Parts: sequence; C-alpha cells; structure tokens
Amino acid sequence: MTPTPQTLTAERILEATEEVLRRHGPAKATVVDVARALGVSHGSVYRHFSTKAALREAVTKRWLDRTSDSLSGIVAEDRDPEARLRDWFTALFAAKRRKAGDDPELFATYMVLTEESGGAVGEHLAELTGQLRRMVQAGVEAGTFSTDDPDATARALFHASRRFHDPRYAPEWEQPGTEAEFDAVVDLLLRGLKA
Amino acid sequence: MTPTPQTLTAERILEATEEVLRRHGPAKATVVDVARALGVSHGSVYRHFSTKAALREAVTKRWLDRTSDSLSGIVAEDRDPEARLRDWFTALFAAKRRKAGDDPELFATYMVLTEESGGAVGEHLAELTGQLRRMVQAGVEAGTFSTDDPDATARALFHASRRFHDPRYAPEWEQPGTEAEFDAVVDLLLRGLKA
DNA sequence: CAGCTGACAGATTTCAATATCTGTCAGCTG
DNA sequence: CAGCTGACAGATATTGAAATCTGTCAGCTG
Repeated sequence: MTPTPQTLTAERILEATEEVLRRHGPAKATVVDVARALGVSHGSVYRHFSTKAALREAVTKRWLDRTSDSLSGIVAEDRDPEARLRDWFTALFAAKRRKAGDDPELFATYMVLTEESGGAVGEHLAELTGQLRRMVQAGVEAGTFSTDDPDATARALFHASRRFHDPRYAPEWEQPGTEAEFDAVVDLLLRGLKA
Repeated sequence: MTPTPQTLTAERILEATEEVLRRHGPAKATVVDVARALGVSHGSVYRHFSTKAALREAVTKRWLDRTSDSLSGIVAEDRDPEARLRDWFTALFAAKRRKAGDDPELFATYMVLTEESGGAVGEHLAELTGQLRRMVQAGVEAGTFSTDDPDATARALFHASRRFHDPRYAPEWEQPGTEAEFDAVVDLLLRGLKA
C-alpha cells in the first residue's frame, strides 16, 4: 500500500528509463529526462549507475534476459530433443518477429541499444548457445543425434539460423516466403544432426 | 594507341565513379566530382545515367558481378558436387573476408552502396542461389544428395551460411574461432544434404 | 543534328553559433 | 551521516543561414 514515490532504487530507475526510451527514442532519451520522470535530480541517478552507458546497458540486459528466460522453459521440458529443438527455434523466431512487427519503433530502439552494449549481447548469445548445447547433448545421450563436439554444433546451429533471429534481418521477416525458408533451414539443420 | 580523353561512354563513367568513390567515400562522392575527373560537365553524365542513384547502382552491379563470376568457375567444374559445394562456400567466404580485410574503407563504401541499391542486390542473391541450386541438382542426379525441392534447399543453404558472407558480419570475421565456426556450419549443412 | 555546356530552381549538406546534456562534487537536509 | 541537490566545466547536439549539389533544359559547337 506504499505510494509511488518510494526510496530511489536501481529497479525503479530501470523502469523509468525503459519508459523514457519508449517515449523519446534512443537518440533523444537523456538522463535528465529519466530523473524528471522520477521526480529527482539527475545527480541521484548517477548514484546508482556510474554512467549513461551503464544505465542503457542494464536496460538492454533486462530486455535480452526476458527472451532467454521465456525459451529456457522449452529447454527444461522432458521431451524428444528433436521436437524441443524445433519448438525452440520456432519460439525464438516467433518472439522476435512479433516484437519487430508489433512496435517497430521500440524494436528499433532496442536495436540501437544492443549495438552499443557489446558486453550484454555477448552474454546473451552465450546463454542462447548454452540452451542449444543442452538440447543437443540430450539428443546425443538419447542416441537420436550424433556429433563429436556438442558445443561447436550448438554454435553452428545458432549461426546457421541467424537470418531468423538477428534483428538486422527484421525487415525481411514479413516478406512472403519467409516462413517456408525458415522451415527449410530448420529441416536441413535437424537432418544434419541426426545419428 | 588512342589517348585517354576519347568519346564519353557509360563504361568510362563507371570507372571514374569507382575512382571517385574510392577517394572520397560514399557520403562525399558527387556527380560533379565524377564529371570533373572526366573533364566534362556534369550535364553530360546525366546523358548516360538518368539519376545519381542509377549511376551508383550500376557501379554496385559491376562489383557484385565480379564476385558471382569468380564463383561460377567452381559451379562449372566436372567434379563431386559435395566437394564443389564445400569449395564454393570456402571461396565465397575467403573472397569476402579478403576484401573486408585488405581495404576496410572501400568495403564500407560498397556496404553503403549495396544497402541503397536493392534491385542489384536482389539479382545478385538470385544469381548466387542459382549457382547453389545447380550444384545441389548435380548431387541429386549423382545420388549423393537427397531433397524434394532443390531450389528451396539452395536458398536454405544460402541463408544458413549468411554469417560468413553477409557484409554486416564483417567485423566478426577476423575474430579467433571464426574459421572453426565456418567449418562446423558447412559440415552440418553438407551432412543434412546427404542422401 | 548528336552530343555537350553551363545557368538555373529546388533539394540537400555544411558550418558555426547556441543550447542542452553528461558527469562531478561541495554542500544541504531529514 | 546517507542520500540528495544543483551549479559547474567540458562534451555533444540543435539550429538556421550560407554553400553545394542534383537534375533540367535552352542553346552552343563541331
């Protein structure tokens, strides 16, 4: 039952920053704007994030983590690894395409953010290939997949499917035939994985 | 034995434009510069290319065609389709990586040009997937490959390997481990293709 | 008279003056 | 005294006036 203007916390700053980015876009969002939205001076924001870049990277990390978290459910399921892999790719592509289609401006904002925060993106890519590796290993243990280096194979799967999750291809995702191309690539990859 | 200032031809304009682009970069290269380099008025250039965009697209087309032409030799060889495919991917990756590494500024210039000339790029992609399709079909006829739709498979091969020929990934091509990733992706794709 | 020139209008880019923002810190406040 | 404020210096962004460029075309030239 506490009212909104509680103590200033990193979490509240991140929420306000997301809102400011949504409203103003990445080029015009300033930390003065964020401070104003919170009713504090901009000096207070610097008490929690030492730099504007650090603040933006933290927002980026939250956004990327939301995607990995939603996919981790599929990885954890107790099912045929091939079906899980297929569903994982489908879910990743669908999530990205939905975000890009529903709110193109916000998507463009996060594209700018990811380009500038190399560290958070690197961690995100590592997390996703880690999820792939777990499913590949499950398939190898079940005898349906065959590979001598599950980690390298996981990275290969990730790179071979970039056309369908790398934001830079977003403009091509709505063109006719993309769905069929996605299916053809996934089919080819899963065939190559079979024992 | 004719001296340089011959009659003004589309070919000579294209050569001069390439030179101006190399010198000034895509942002500062003007058609006045091109005319000056040729010793004519800029009005004369417009007699051969109706628009600055058309001129730039023609330059782009020439550059893209040079790549496809160098690869068509591999397609035409009378050899095991699997070996040809592997060599084709290797040659494409090597050519792109060499261009990006040898003269990064010129490569950046052509990246800008390709982004603005959609038509020429579309044709180039169609040419490359056409080359892939011919090798896939040869493999199907030889009984070493299996697919119900060689054209869709060719496009899948192309998209699955974009990490290694799409210029947007050029900054990642020099990072250690890229070679191994390339091999892993090609191995996976060729495995998926086998009968 | 086929091909080139150069002046022109409107669009785009450049540049420098001005305004705003980032990051710091001495001091205020509850 | 922990946490916040607001003034400040240097860096970055905005703005609008001036310069340059694109595309056209009437007329020149060989």
